[in-house]
Amino acid sequence: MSSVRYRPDPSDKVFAIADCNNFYASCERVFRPELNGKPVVVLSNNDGCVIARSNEAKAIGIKMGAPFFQIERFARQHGVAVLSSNYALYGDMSRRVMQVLAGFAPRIEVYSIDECFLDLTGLHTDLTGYCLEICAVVKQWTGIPISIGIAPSKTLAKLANRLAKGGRFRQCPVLDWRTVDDSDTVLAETALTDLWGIAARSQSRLNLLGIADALALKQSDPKRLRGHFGVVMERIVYELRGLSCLDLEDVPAPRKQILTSRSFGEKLTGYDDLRAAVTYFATRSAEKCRQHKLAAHALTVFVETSPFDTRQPFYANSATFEFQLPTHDSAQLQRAAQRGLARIFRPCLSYQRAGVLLPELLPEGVAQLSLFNGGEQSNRSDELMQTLDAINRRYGRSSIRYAGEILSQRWRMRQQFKSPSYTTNIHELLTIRI
DNA sequence: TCTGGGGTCCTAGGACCC
DNA sequence: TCTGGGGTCCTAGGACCC
Repeated sequence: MSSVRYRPDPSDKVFAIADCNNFYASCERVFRPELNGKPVVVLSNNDGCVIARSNEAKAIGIKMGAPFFQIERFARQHGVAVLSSNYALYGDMSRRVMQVLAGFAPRIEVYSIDECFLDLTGLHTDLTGYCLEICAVVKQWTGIPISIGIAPSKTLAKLANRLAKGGRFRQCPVLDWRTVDDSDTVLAETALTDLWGIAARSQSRLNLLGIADALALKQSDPKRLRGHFGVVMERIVYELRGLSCLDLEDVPAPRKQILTSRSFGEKLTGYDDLRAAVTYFATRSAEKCRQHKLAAHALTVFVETSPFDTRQPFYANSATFEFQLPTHDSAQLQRAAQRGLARIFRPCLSYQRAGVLLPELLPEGVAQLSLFNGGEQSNRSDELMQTLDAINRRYGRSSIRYAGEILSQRWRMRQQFKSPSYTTNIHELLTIRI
């Protein structure tokens, strides 16, 4: 399934990456046009910290990841619009953008909620003009502004996209790396951490080897870097030279794990509160599992106290159950999560976070039925799950729930500033008065 | 008082096998 | 005295991504 090559591909590939500008903030603005031109920030789950900023918010110095309580006053003083994250809205807007993009290239790879690679190889048109048209159509049809970077490798396309969003190329939302005359000068001005795949750790280690910028990295010996960093860094060197090592992955690889976890709205000490939370996490995990037509071989439940709390020792623990047969039955996963919790719960602690992980997934139906654990029971479970899913699809998530989930709601996230689900919930449609 | 959630890939090292 | 070598599988941890 993986299309990673270990040798660069000499053929004349052309990759583009389309990246939505300030995606979450842009989604909110589509339905709140009065926010255009104003600073907007979107907070993480639980209204914890800043995870998306409009250009105006960046300009007044609000940092990515800043804890909200630290910037709350500043935000008020500067008239910043503050919003809780609304993943139902962002997920649906993303789907629309990707659908439009798919009409412009023979192959696309949806890389993240707001990014998509396009294979433009062999399209003999004026690619900059073509991509400007893509930007215009996406904006008109979805309301979301995007930027596009074009290059012979994914790494350079990502860099071109970044340059189109800011710096000396920002006047145009499309940048074709192959048209940049002084590309080595640009690389010399590019910090290592601005490259795809290099973060602070690798930057420090590269600095120790005397490599300080993207140009120096491009000119380094790939084999030598492989010795120090492994194959990932070797590929980055080739990709900076315009030799593609990373193919477009237009067939999504099957999921390898499913995780549902949350920080709680308030710290929890009670066993019943935690039990309700992990029961819900198990149910959500089971739903995701069925949605992807997978089954879980095991379940891990974990709990954590806050690492920032100085009044009690940090406690984190997990318990894992293995199933005799792979399952995606909500009730079975709930029971495993509850039994696991009983094992790791310690009284007199304030818990901050918990979660359920399904670490080993198999395609559903692959598992052999054992001799004594036969088909009848499993068919009944499948029918029940299909009915539950159909009801919840039709009437909205959690319309029908297990009792174990609702025994406590104290763990629910804070979402003080959440916008309506304009596009996914009929009761929350935008109202326009004329 | 208040600090996100959900993923992937790679490597090293140990166990085990022939 | 001299004590194989290579393959595979698994796991934990590191690093990175958005």
